[in-house]
Amino acid sequence: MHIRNLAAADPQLADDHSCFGCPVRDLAICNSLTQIELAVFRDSGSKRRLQPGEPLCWEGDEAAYVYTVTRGTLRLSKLLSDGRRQVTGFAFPGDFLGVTMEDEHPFTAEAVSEVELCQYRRSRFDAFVDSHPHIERRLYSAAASELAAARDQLVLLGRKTAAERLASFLLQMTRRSEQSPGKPLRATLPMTRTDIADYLGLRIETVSRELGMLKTSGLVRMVGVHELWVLDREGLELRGAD
Amino acid sequence: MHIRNLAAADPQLADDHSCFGCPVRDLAICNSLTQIELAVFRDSGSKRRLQPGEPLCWEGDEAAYVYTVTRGTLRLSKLLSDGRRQVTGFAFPGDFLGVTMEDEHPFTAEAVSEVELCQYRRSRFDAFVDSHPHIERRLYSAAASELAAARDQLVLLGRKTAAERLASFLLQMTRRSEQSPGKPLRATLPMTRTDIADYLGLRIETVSRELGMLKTSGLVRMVGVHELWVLDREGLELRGAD
DNA sequence: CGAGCGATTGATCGCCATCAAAGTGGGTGG
DNA sequence: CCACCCACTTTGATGGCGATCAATCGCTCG
Repeated sequence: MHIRNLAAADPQLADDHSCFGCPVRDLAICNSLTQIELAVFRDSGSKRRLQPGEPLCWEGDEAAYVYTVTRGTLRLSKLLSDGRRQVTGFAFPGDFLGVTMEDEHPFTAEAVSEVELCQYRRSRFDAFVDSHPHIERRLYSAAASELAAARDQLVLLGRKTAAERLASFLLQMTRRSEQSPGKPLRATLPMTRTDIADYLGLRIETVSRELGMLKTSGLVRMVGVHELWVLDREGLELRGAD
Repeated sequence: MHIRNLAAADPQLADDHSCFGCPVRDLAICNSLTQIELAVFRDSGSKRRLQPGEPLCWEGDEAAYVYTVTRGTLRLSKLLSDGRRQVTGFAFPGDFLGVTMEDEHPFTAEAVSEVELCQYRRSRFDAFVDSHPHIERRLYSAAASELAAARDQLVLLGRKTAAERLASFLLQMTRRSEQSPGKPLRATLPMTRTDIADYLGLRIETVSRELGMLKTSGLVRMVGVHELWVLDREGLELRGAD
């Protein structure tokens, strides 16, 4: 077999990219870099694209890379030995994947929609962090906010009813969905009902049923399967407990 | 009222302390400090003691201090508006309390047993971290391991049965309990059944019943209410799923 | 038009919560 | 020292929420 241009041969390796005009320029870890630092940083990474359903990494595999999501949604999940699945979170544009001190990925990450990421070798990333201490602060901040989200999810899974879980989830999703001023609050749900169920510790039938309840109560309205309008925000917040 | 010696008047403020001979010297955040740094750090903190049941801080209150646990066990919990409680974790000697970027405590912390902590004003602690960047790394590491633990708990709460939750919990507690070589694996359970139930997303009756099952199966044996011997570790691990 | 997958809706089951009562053990005061 | 109390734990009986099993719907794609 001939040795050929790797970037052309491997669809995972897209062409080099510029950070200027990056859609998550203000959100991501890299926003704490100066222009000069950014140029160095950029050159150590590459772009990567995933199709819906395509895995980025598997729980337990060696964590050779860290990533910043620039487009699309990923599903982060852990499995029990018998196949039961818990979705521990979703990753959206601007999110950093790589908060761990272990050598192994703490979860499986799979594309829910079409996804684009910036990818950096972990070894190089660590070296870069070592020489730019203020990035460490940014990483710590990312870890702390992931931790806060995880604790809220502990309360949801440990103590909320199915109806409360769904209401909380939908409100959470409105915060990560684009809104148009003057229009009703929206939530984009790129994931399947199975993903939602595995995130909320429920079965898909329950998710479907509770969603039905919210619809007949006039609190929300589905526009297709993946877009939802919140017609009564207060009512939904009331059902979310907290 | 007379102004008197504050340290004597306020039982929370114990006398100044030395870090040498500290029981968690090797575990805690401070273990990444040189002797000189440590001397500076120590002088900015004070010791604090809590009686069983006594609160250290309340969820939502201003987080004016950070702490390192030197003795005893704390219960970390969050409440829903109607009083349902989720214990998000326990803190043991060596653990650091203060991983957050918010101004408010992310949970209520209460002493389970008699507790001793080292206490630092958050403002001073932050300043110290600023001038000692390698501490930031240590903090990040603490956040990452808390995050990993929280994700495991998400799987437990979202997907495990009552029996599996209890088995996982007991095995987890053996890791934080002192062991004597040659003797059976032990777990010290300083917290009440209510605390365990609120940690595992169950009710106390269920905890008690499942514990009964493990006893009659010959997997464990209770020695008093707060100490447990693991008679069949493999059997217990089997019941913990994962 | 038919295959196939995801979502919805309906019927029944089972795990764990709830309600109830008895047991245990540590601390206090007589 | 013992009787009593109170909080915590254990054990028993019943019920409900969400899981499971099953059938249908609806959309996309070949």
